[in-house]
Amino acid sequence: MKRTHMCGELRPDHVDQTATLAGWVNTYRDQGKGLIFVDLRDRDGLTQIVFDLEDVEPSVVEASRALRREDVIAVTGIVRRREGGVNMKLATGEIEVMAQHLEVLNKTETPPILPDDYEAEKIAEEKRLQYRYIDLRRPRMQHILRVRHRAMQVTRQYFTARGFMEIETPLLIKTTPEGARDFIVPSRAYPGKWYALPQSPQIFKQILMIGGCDRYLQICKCLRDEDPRADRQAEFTQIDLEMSFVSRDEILEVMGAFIPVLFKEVLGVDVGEAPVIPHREALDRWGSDKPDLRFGLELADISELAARTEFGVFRDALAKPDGVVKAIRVPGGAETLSRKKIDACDTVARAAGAGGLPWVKYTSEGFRSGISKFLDPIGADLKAQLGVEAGDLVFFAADARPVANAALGEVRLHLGGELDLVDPTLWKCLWVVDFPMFEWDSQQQRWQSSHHPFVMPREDQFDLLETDPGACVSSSYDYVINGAECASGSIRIHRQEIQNRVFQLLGLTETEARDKFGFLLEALTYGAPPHGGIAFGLDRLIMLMVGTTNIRDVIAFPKTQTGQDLMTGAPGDADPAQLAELHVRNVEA
RNA sequence: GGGGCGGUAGCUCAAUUGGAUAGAGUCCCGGACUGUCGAUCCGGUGGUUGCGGGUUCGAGUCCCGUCCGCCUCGCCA
Repeated sequence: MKRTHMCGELRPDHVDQTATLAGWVNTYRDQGKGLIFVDLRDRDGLTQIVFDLEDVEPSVVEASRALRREDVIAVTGIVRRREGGVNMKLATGEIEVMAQHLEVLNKTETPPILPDDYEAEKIAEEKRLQYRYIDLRRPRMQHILRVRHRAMQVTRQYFTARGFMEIETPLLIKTTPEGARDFIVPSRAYPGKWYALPQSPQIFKQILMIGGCDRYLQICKCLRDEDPRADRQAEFTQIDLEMSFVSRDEILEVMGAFIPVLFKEVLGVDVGEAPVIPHREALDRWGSDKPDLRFGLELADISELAARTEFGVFRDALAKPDGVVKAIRVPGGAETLSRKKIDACDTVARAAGAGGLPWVKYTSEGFRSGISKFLDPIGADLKAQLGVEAGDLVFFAADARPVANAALGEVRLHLGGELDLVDPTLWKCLWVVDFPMFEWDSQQQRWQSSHHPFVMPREDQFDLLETDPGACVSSSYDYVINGAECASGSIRIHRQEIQNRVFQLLGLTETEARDKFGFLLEALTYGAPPHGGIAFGLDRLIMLMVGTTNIRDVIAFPKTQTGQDLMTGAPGDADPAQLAELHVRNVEA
């Protein structure tokens, strides 16, 4: 029996044709002596099969009566319009296949879980991961895999059309300092030596530019031995890109145009243009370096007004270095925010480092409750600056700028969810640019790269490398969709002299630098072109496209939060002989 | 490494203050039913309460340890 159609394929046009379908028994409905219905499933959809037991061979009667969910079968029969009425829930709901022949390809044991979207939300994820091969049969999982495939296909098309070449880089590389913890692999041939698995192909793609490849693309696995999260996995996939002889703005143009094409081709939606917003502005306006622009509630700086009050919290904050008082106006919040909800916001603010979350309501009688008594001297000006209207509520954060921004940023996101302000059909993208080059690591008492050590400072910032590293702005950029960081990149350093200055600033001695990155430093001296690039997080993009917050949903064979694969049992023991060959042995912890 | 929640039938869950034979739905097994479509109806099988210790006349329930899953802080250039 050779398959002629997929299970989502047959329509009224096919009526009277003979079709052979193959797949899994999704459900069976035994109507008694005369009639059995089977919904047959493959990755394409469901088709109703009818067995008229008075009209088929005895062997088919017997076999069809024994069918159970998830048995694997092939069926041949005549396509016809349904006698029992159309099933609007199915794409094939207007037709059914009147079975003539049935071949049971494989009976199943009673399945521990069923691949049913209706049930799946209730089934423990542990079970779904253990029996991944059953879970993957679900329409939802098949849809996700198809979206992922399609996204990869569109990616390759888009960048190929723009002169990018897909080039593979090695998985067995040399361990690098800084960044995430490496996975390491023992070398059999060199006792005591180790490979590392790449955290990203960063250096290799730069070397490819130096190697004259001009435009590089790779959809590649990256491995970072850090604890996972709901949106993070030790093993994940990047769309990795690099270009030669381009400015930052040219990169933003090519990469920024990619996302609308991707979403249009895969989902058929328009995501619009991405505005370019400086890092500092993103923090000041939304309290985040990856702001969700699908709703308002922007932060306002009311420091000047706050200075005219006698409120101790405000005055203390303003006395701090870079102290500010900032506010969020919540339209209608005086009604929509109960005391309990306000307290929840307070908890959010405190978790973000704020000492508290002062608030005030504005009614037809002016500012009331909360800290209203302190606001008398500035009431009118505050109302004017924030555009306060009757029924609004205003939250305040008073602290050093980073703390106040972070706290109100978190409160803003919390309110976005609490007040249901996010339109789920909206897509809001933006570029965040002008990140600081370095962050001060107070524990280790040294500067660290905000991004990575190969990021070029912005052209006008070179002098600051020595005079004021903390103020030095980099050439890097992030791409943000709906509040999720989806890509990150920069112009790279292509001259050894600048690279050395950055290494020096990071506290890498010349010897260390030569040991760790000697090949790169050397390569930079032999005609390295100006270049830059970016990497998109494929898993994150797919999560957005299919509407899940669980990265494991978009990976065919994901790992748990403790790094186990519940299906295969990895990581597992290794044979002592295997270990001996690798010059490795287990030690007691 | 820290914090929180959870682990009871194949699956999803319940079980009062520590108290009698650990229940229900579903799956599965058997039966009924000729137009169902999350089929329905009747009957039945099914338990190392994650694992190991402890307290107690008595532990699913309390205590200690441990394993596993999820969320989260640290971490993730």
